[in-house]
Amino acid sequence: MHAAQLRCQTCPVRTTNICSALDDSALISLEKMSRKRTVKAHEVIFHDGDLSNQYFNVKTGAIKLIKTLGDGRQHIVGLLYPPDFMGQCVNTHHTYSAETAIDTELCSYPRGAFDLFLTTHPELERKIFNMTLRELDSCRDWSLLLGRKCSYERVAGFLLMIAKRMQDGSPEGGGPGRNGAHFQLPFTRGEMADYLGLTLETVSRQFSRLKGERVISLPSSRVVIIPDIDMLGAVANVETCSKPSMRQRKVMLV
Amino acid sequence: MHAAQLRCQTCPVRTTNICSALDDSALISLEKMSRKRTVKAHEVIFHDGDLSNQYFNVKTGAIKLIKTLGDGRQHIVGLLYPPDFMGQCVNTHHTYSAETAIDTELCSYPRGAFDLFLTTHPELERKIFNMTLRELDSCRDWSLLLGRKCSYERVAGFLLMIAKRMQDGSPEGGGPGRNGAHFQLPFTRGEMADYLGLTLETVSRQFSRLKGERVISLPSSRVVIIPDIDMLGAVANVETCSKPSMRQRKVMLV
DNA sequence: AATATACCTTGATAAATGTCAAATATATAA
DNA sequence: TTATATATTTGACATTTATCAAGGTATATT
Repeated sequence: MHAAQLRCQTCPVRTTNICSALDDSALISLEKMSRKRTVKAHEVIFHDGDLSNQYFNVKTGAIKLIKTLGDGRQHIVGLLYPPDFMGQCVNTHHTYSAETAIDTELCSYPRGAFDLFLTTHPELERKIFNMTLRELDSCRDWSLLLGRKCSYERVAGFLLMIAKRMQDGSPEGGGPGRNGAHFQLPFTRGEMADYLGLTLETVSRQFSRLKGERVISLPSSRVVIIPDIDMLGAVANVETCSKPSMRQRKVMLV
Repeated sequence: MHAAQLRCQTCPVRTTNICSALDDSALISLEKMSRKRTVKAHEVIFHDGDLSNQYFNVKTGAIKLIKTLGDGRQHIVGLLYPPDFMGQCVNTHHTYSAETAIDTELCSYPRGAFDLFLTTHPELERKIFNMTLRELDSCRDWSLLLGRKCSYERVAGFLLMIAKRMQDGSPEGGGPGRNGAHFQLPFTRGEMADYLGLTLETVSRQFSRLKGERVISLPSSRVVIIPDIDMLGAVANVETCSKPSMRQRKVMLV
């Protein structure tokens, strides 16, 4: 029991993930059903269609949630970082695959036992509910990006998201989150393309364009420096771009 | 108290919406804080940025959740039908506008009182949590559609979604959901475009193409007949379409 | 019935993005 | 270090979708 407490005490997300909703004694009983797991980069945690029999806390690293079409096209429908929680689903089976983007440490719980635990710990359920709402919110933001933004704005939006994440702690090889932010990208151009609904070539071209217009600098292809994050934000959120239909809108704006 | 019970008894979504999680006595106290509201088509229920001070049950009709960019481009990030629940958000303010697509009946609750009620009714919270998970799921499905499907597939996907909804009850002017489904579309081509990340012209062209290839028939522009729903499903989910990047995938599929 | 209004369809053309291909850079392994 | 594989950039060209424009259809109003 004392040992159990010790394990969670060294957990990097103890105070931010779902466990932050629990007091010490509850944490100890939750810890008993947990299993630690280290996963190398680019490994599958579960497949689309698999029975969902575990939940996970992401302690370090990053995870891609991937949907694949019959002909092989694929799309990343979510990215999970510490202190995210993974595995909740409506049905008994997963509707996407989960794959590590970089080396990742997880903490897993068997679904049955965890669900039971939840019934006696409403504060934990509320915490997970709240994180789910946040996820829905960012999924809808992404929907706007995919539905109505041009490739230049999309890539800027992606970098902005990463930069903001640095800001909120968990630096993955980067400096400060505010102006002058620099970080190492944990994704290939192709992975970003799958997240942005583009091709890797288009992503690469927009990186070059952002560099050319001095919105970012690229000491190397995976290292990004953002001299002025507001400038990046402006590109991501308003930049003049003719792609989507604007005619009827102009009228509305009068 | 008796009168209160009577009101909810006639509610068309009593057994399917969040209230289905409650027993009669709990329902009566919830009913006390509720207010009935009828809204004509194309009216705003709340704006993006508004303080979120109410929750809603959708009793009849349909609601569009709309995000708008600075330059006027807009995107529908969600559609709500009976028996959906609306208004949950992470923050104190809404991050999208809600607008009726057709005449709609709502039942509203003041946020403070409802939140308090939730703390004493975990079964209700669980129900809402579950519906939120379902919404996240469909948002991710939509993300795949927006990120990786061509316009033909998108329009087919939209019609499939509507057809399936008919199937699950709540016919909005339509016949059976299974083969031979016919229904009246409650959306203009422009609204569908805003949902699908396309222009209204492209939506119109894909309607014509679906008609030309006998996947649907169109007695009039707003009335759709689906002779074979599996055929429509095939178009929505696999149809050969060259748009998104498939090169690296082909290797993976070997 | 005539007129007005909103919605829809279709064509011609332009712009954005995907596809294919080659060269270069970077990382990994021997 | 060199060799090898992988990732990235860039160019040329093809395709898809957006844009602009005109005409058609349906519905509501007078």
